[in-house]
Amino acid sequence: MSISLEMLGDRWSLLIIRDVMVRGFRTFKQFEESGEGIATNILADRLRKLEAAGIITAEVEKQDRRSSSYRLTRKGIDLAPVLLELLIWGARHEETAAPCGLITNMEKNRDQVLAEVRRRWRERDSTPLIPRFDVG
Amino acid sequence: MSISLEMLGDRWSLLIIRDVMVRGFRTFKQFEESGEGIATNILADRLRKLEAAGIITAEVEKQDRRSSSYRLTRKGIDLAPVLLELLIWGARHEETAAPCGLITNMEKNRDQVLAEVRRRWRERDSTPLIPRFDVG
DNA sequence: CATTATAACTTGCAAGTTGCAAGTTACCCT
DNA sequence: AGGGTAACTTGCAACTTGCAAGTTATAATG
Repeated sequence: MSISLEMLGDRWSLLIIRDVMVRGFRTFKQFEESGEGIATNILADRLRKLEAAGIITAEVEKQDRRSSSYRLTRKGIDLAPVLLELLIWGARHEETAAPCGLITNMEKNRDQVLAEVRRRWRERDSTPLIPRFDVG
Repeated sequence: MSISLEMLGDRWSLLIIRDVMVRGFRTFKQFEESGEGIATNILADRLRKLEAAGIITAEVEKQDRRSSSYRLTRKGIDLAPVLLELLIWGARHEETAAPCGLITNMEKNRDQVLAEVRRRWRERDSTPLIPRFDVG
């Protein structure tokens, strides 16, 4: 846990991972403009550290060589359960903008939500995740 | 998630919560001497913030009025799944001191581990947690 | 081909946060 | 009364963050 937190214990790392994982962000620009308000120097630093830690990979786009494409590694996608539990906790205990019923459903369907997140990763599907859960 | 991380996104908060939750720490002294090496000013600050956020409570001991007893609130104990997932992730992907089989078992018995953590909280049992899982 | 635009950074600097060591205060123990 | 201990607080240097303004390499446009 201590080791995990040495890497992830800051205000931004997990948010970046979430944005790659469920919002399908791939480029520096997308993170920069995401509205969370991260400074570009910090963003560059976190991307570098996450890459060094083997959580994401960076790859230059063939179509446009200015732009990099960030993706999660296996190690990165394995953080999905942590993020999901953090989301559920926040929704339950803090005032949140997210629709409440949606979260309740996520909680009931943890496994399906995680399966969908992993499928998207495997298939390099980067459409934003709005999980369907056929409840029950 | 962003809201959760505003509170928990630092190097120490989750470690403190873990120590209360599974190691049964109750006093400032215990945290200070835990070996993680947190500075006393930071520790005091984090305890204050966690209390302000409603995650822990502080109560003066009747037996010894110098000493405070920190405990988790409901909101605090609800972080158990986050901590467990973080532990599992760390064990799987980082070199760790923790015995590997123990973690594998935890993973198979998430629900039992969580149930035990919650029982300990309800019953104010502060013996260090070495979870028994009657596998299968 | 020259100009303008864009992506992904880097740099400089002020402001905030952290870590360490050394107090301080209230209480307990003999 | 005197010494010890728990839980802080304070001062200060070092590190980290946030903001604004560059810089570089590539792409798009006239």
